[in-house]
Amino acid sequence: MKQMTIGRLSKAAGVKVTTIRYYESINLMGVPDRSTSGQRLYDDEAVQRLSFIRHARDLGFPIDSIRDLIDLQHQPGEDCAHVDAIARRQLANVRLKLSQLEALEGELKRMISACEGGTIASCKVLESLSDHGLCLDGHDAKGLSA
Amino acid sequence: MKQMTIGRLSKAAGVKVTTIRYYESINLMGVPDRSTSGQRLYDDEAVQRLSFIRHARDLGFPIDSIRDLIDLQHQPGEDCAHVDAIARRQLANVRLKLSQLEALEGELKRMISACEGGTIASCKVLESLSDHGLCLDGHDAKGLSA
DNA sequence: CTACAGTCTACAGCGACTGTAGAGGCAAGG
DNA sequence: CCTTGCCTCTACAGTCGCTGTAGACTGTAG
Repeated sequence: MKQMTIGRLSKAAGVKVTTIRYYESINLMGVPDRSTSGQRLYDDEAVQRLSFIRHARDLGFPIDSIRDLIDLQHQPGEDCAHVDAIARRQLANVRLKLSQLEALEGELKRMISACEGGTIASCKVLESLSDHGLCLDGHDAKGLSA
Repeated sequence: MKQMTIGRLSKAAGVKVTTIRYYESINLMGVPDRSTSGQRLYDDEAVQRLSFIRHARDLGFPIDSIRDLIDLQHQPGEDCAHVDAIARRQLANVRLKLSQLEALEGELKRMISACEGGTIASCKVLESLSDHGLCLDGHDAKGLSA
């Protein structure tokens, strides 16, 4: 299979059609060939590249880091220290979020287990939320909302 | 101190001025009084409410849930089951994210420790990212990027 | 030939803010 | 009184990584 449409690429790499077009619009995926009627045509290299992107996204790498990683891939003679640094930075980010989430989990658990039913007026959960300064002093939970 | 400007409220509750105005724009904070020159004036109740919001945000509650919690606060006679449900849902969200992040951490750690330096061409990190299907099959890491 | 799935562009929306621009307000020091 | 310098105002664009929508066109199977 030499050339494929965006739908086939989408299935091959496990990335939605709209997302592929989005990646093209931000220059993360290159500009593909077009059929005479204007449809995008991709080759196997595009599958490779898109799979790489998808895997990196699954691991939480931001788009900019992925761009860097792809650039680096095309300089095979270079030292891989830079790649390593990007991965380590990502690991550090993940660990930071982990520790923040663990703190949140602890507090939520504590809050919920304090609640013994009853009315709003006596609700320990709302009490905990109203009492400021109980926990997590100083740091916040940016990007952790759900 | 009966009335305070937005800057003082900001310090009192630990929420940025711009964020307070944003909360007002989405009707999370009520419409405050204004001085003759048009500056917002808040009272201690606003400090309470904003602190509550901040604490809930720190715990990752989405704005809509916080809105619900505030509504419930004003019905002290009701059963607190609803409050409990909101908190439990948030705890479930946090736990889901935790487990996803733990998986990410594991894979990143594995990737990085496989790297023994050298050139890009032999970089295990890039290899791991190129080999698809190694891990995390089927689920993705939405909202976990950093 | 007809139906239907796939593809196209362009733009708005999500969540929870943050940043910017340009204007006006207020209190303290000289 | 005037300046200095911070505070506040509004309105809107930008962040991140997409997702959803509208409306038109294309390709294919029956």
